[in-house]
Amino acid sequence: MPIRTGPVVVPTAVIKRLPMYYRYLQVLVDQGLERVSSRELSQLMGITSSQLRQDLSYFGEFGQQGYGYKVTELYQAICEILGIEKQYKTVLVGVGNLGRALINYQGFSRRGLNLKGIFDNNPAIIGENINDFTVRSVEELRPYLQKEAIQIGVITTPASAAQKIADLLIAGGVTGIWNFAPQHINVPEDVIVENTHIGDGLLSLFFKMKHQERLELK
Amino acid sequence: MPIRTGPVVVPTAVIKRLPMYYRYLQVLVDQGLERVSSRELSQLMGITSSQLRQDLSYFGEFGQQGYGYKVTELYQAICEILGIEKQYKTVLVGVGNLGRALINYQGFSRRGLNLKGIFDNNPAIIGENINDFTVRSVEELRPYLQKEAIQIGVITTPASAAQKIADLLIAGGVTGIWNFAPQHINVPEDVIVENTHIGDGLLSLFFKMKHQERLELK
DNA sequence: AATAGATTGTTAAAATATTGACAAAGTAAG
DNA sequence: CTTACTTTGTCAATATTTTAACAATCTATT
Ligand SMILES: NC(=O)c1ccc[n+]([C@@H]2O[C@H](COP(=O)([O-])OP(=O)(O)OC[C@H]3O[C@@H](n4cnc5c(N)ncnc54)[C@H](O)[C@@H]3O)[C@@H](O)[C@H]2O)c1
Ligand SMILES: NC(=O)c1ccc[n+]([C@@H]2O[C@H](COP(=O)([O-])OP(=O)(O)OC[C@H]3O[C@@H](n4cnc5c(N)ncnc54)[C@H](O)[C@@H]3O)[C@@H](O)[C@H]2O)c1
Repeated sequence: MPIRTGPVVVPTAVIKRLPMYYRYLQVLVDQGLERVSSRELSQLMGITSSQLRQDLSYFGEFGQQGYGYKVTELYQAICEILGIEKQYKTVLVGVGNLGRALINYQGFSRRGLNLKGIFDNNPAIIGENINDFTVRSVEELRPYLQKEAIQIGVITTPASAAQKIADLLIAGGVTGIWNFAPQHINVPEDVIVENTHIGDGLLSLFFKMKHQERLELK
Repeated sequence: MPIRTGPVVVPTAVIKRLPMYYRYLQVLVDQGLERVSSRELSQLMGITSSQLRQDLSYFGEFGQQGYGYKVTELYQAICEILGIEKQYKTVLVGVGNLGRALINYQGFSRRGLNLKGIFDNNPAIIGENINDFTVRSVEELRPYLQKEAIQIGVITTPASAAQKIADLLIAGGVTGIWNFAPQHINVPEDVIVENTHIGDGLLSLFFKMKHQERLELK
């Protein structure tokens, strides 16, 4: 499912690499590096310089022949492409182990996540304070979403509750869902679901370790 | 980097889908479903039945013409392929927000993760008990790894400590690292690193929301 | 201002991945 | 036991992704 941005159709494979570009460029920005060539950056990232240049070319021309890329310019371009400057208003539902980790993580506000409220259905934790947020009851979720014009909902409830919460979020006007529950969520066409399956990484590691001795370049 | 399992070379794209097969089959097993066809399962998963059959064919023949697949058999086959039965001995380093979420998560022991010990360098939390584990000092890490013959290390420290911890793990004989820090880790050839960048999912969501109206099938 | 060297953006060739089609081989039911 | 139906595993066609190559164009230095 490639995406048309402006006049150009961008392949899915390219889109999947954008967050990686963001991560590596952020490091270079923090280091205060002024310029970088496609060869240097691609070596850091473990990809070919050809792929890096090809990927960027879908979005515009960001470099200069004979010079390379200005790090801050390229970083800002990637931020712009990703939509980081949009500051989407967000709620999180399910203040358990994972929910708390996300709420306390500073990296997300840097990425432009504007967390406005956190919700749970467990009376024992409603009212609790976590990193300046007070846990609200899911009963209040629906009206809260509309009052605050929330755009993104993060689901960190057990899988059994995920669809119900998604329905609530959508009814409240949310158009993007970041789902951590290992549960497929059905949504209308105009709502976007991004699933993050943390456990998948572990299984990939298992597989590679089991077949390690047989690892082979084709 | 395709992988040879037995006599056959398995494409990377197939390997990346294996954890998804695991997840969906686990649901069917839990539901007590006896049989499933490639058409049914692929529809659940949002892929083509052709791809499902093609993927499985790299590992053997698991179905029967005219019948489909026996759910438990296929599930066990996927578990076997992934190496879930291996029960790799594991430590976790960095008992912060994310570390605690992982330690408390039940899904990982089901996947065959055999967590043996958890470590941190913050005196304030060394000695604390979390889900039957006592937080140990990183000072004890190196000898512990060898004594217990640990195979996998999970890194949930800040990025700044990740390489140092990885070096320690490798020196102690670990051959698999599951890294959550947004930091590239250099390792010798025989050590496998699996990076899980939780934040990437958020950026993908941002991108898709920003370009939503332009979403387009090629 | 001229020249040597560097590096981009783009093209097209090569490599991978996905899909549709179908023979082979089973099931299920009379 | 036969027939109609289902569904697999595989093949090959199609589509997508990656890579190598290079003209164009900039930098840096004399
Ligand atoms: N913790 C991890 O490391 C981890 C890893 C991979 C996947 N996950 C997935 O993330 C999700 C959360 O995991 P967790 O470990 O934080 O679980 P958890 O049990 O610690 O937290 C779940 C929270 O959701 C709340 N909740 C339950 N039903 C609700 C409802 N209907 N409305 C609002 N809140 C509700 C609970 O009260 C609890 O606070 C699960 O789906 C889990 O499978 C977690
Ligand atoms: N929390 C999240 O939701 C989240 C999301 C994406 C990525 N991450 C990444 O995961 C990692 C952990 O995040 P967190 O939110 O749990 O951070 P955290 O600060 O809550 O926890 C880090 C823990 O590591 C310990 N530590 C620091 N240096 C150490 C060392 N040298 N040896 C042993 N322990 C050490 C600290 O004492 C602390 O307990 C970070 O790299 C972060 O970027 C976290």
